[in-house]
Amino acid sequence: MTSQTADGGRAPSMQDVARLAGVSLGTVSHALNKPEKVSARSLQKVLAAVEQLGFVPNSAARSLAAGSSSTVGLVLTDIDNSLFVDIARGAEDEARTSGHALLLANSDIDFKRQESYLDIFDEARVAGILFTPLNASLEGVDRVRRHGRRIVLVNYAGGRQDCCAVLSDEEYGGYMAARHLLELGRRRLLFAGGPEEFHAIKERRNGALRAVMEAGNATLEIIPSRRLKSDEGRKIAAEVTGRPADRVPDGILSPSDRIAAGVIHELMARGLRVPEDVAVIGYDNNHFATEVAISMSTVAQDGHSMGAEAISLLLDEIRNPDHEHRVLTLKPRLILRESTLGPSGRPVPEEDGRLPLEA
Amino acid sequence: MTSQTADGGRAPSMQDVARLAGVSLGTVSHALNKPEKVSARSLQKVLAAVEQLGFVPNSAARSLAAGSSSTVGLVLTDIDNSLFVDIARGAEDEARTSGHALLLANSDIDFKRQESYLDIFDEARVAGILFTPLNASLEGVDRVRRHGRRIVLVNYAGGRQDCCAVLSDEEYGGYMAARHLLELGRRRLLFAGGPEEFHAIKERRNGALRAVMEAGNATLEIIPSRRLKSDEGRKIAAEVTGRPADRVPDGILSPSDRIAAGVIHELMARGLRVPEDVAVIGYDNNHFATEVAISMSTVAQDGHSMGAEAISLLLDEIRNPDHEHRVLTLKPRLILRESTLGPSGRPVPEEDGRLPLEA
DNA sequence: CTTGCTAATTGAAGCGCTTCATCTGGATTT
DNA sequence: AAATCCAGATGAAGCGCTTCAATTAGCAAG
Repeated sequence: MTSQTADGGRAPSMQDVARLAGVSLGTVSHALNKPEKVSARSLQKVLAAVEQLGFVPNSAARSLAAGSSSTVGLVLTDIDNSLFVDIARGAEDEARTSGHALLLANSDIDFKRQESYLDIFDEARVAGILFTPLNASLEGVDRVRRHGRRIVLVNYAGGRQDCCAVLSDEEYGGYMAARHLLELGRRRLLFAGGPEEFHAIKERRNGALRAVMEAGNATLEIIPSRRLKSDEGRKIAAEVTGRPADRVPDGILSPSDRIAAGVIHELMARGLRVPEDVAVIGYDNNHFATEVAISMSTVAQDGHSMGAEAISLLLDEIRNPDHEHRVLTLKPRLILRESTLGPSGRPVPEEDGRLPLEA
Repeated sequence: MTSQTADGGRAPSMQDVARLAGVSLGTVSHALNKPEKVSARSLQKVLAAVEQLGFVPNSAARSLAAGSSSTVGLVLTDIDNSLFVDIARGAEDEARTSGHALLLANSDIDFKRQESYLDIFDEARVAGILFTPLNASLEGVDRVRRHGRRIVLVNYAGGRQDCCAVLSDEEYGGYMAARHLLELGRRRLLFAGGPEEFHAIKERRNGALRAVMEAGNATLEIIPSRRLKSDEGRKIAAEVTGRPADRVPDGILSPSDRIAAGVIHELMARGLRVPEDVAVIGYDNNHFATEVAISMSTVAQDGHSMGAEAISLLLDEIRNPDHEHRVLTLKPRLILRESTLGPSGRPVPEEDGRLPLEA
């Protein structure tokens, strides 16, 4: 026989605790939830009984009676992208300080899963939901809000203004990246890779374009790709290095670190020096960005802050009766490493991997 | 009329559905849970009412009444290690086929968080828990099981036989890795990095040792490190390349892909050829293993299968009255890429990133 | 020794669902 | 035509908790 439930059969309830402690049900509830409302004597008796019985509150009953639970749900797009890992961590840290637990669900870039997890959190009557939506799919948001569920969008909002959101200024990120290359003296820039239908990527490209326009005497070539993986970067690098010397770009920016990694490795494999011949900068500051042959410059979106801020907005929406929806747009931040600065350039310090928020 | 936040204010309940459909509460419940027990007429009326009201079942009430919920919790050690991402995906896929939702919690290698999430799932009376425990901390398992909660250990079990577990044969993994290097003709092997107090790492080292002993005419040097990051790999590579030529290892195996990446990049930076001069193999088949300067050979633990098998064991424990606890030990599998085979060697196909289970 | 308060405690009324013992009515059997 | 049966439908009894109105205890003030 397995070491199943205690002697009685079912788990001890508050009623059992009350009986053992010699107080009423209500007193046990108070003792557990607002100890200051209960005499020291009662409190102690209750705690002793809880201990003795190994009582664990039933959160289903609690949620039912109280009308809502205290956990917060986070529906993630892609647990495999470390930006989302950072978001989850930021949210978790912030939620924890206010006594909320954070449960994660990974949609794995799958629309149906995303919707289904939204519903699960909805059915669980969670205190609120953080949601990093896929590109163009916000109908779940409406459905869930119609049930009174509070929801904060993270990383993408499809232009909505009618709920809280925490975004990153993608255009500015692209601008900074290009600007950096231009300031290094690079003039033949290449925007390497990325499916153009993604909003974020289009923005980044626009930003890069703006920087190049401002500079005047530079060009920006654009080579899209279907996916964001490193072999796309390798392909693009292979293509451009085959050209006559004066048409090889001297600065490459990529909308993902993965692609940038492919670019860097392929360039090196073909005998080009990074950054002397070609400077390369990625995007996202993925956790592997320092584990490339040459540590990679990149544009960091501060996922940790995004998660934390999103929780703050959510809590305000929960607690503050005259809450107003706000859209927070965080500025991304340049992280300069060897792939643009060379071995001399010391990487910007990273403070334990958590990037400070700019502005 | 839109099905806005119901007229009353609160979300519509089954009672509301029953009223609108003109049937009883019980019938609604049946219609929703076991449609075959209900006449087609009633079923249709109920579904229509559900639709019209925008009814969403309250899972707290359901869990309370039914005695347990249908979601499964997974407490992860480190969401940043792609092995755990694979485990989560495997678990999610398997859970989904049997109608269970999977909720994740990330302990971030923090003992207290781990325990707290275990409690949260416990309090939620989840159908069961999958748990990838930190090295030496299994007390939470006892606590939770004492409450009747079912739990399956994944990736580490601390030698327990009294509950289900899915493990990976670490010793064999180390053995295979070393064996592979030996078969390539390498004789001066180095086991690079890793804190020796981790069970898994000790095992991998033992396996490597066994392979070297068997070979007879080879040596295995061991250089531990405090962490598993890539800069440790760089340090170790820097050290060994400074030696007289006949004391530089010609084969390096590392207990983590991160360290191996550092080793590879530092070797290359110092002018050594990989794999011609030094063959390098990592461990875990992390998702970035192909995004290194030279794609990396590694030992793959099949995280996807581990997660899926763990769910199977859990479901058996839930459904099968005379369930017996089992410990499943999966064999890891060699993935050979350029860092040991050179450019000629074609990487083993990876089937969309999900590795087939061996034996 | 009342009176008047506040602080603690109590008990009951749900929260929204599942389930089970009952009940109903039409089809099948004899 | 009476007896039997059974798929369907019903309604009430909880599940374990929170909360609130009502009650009691405790104690300073009159």
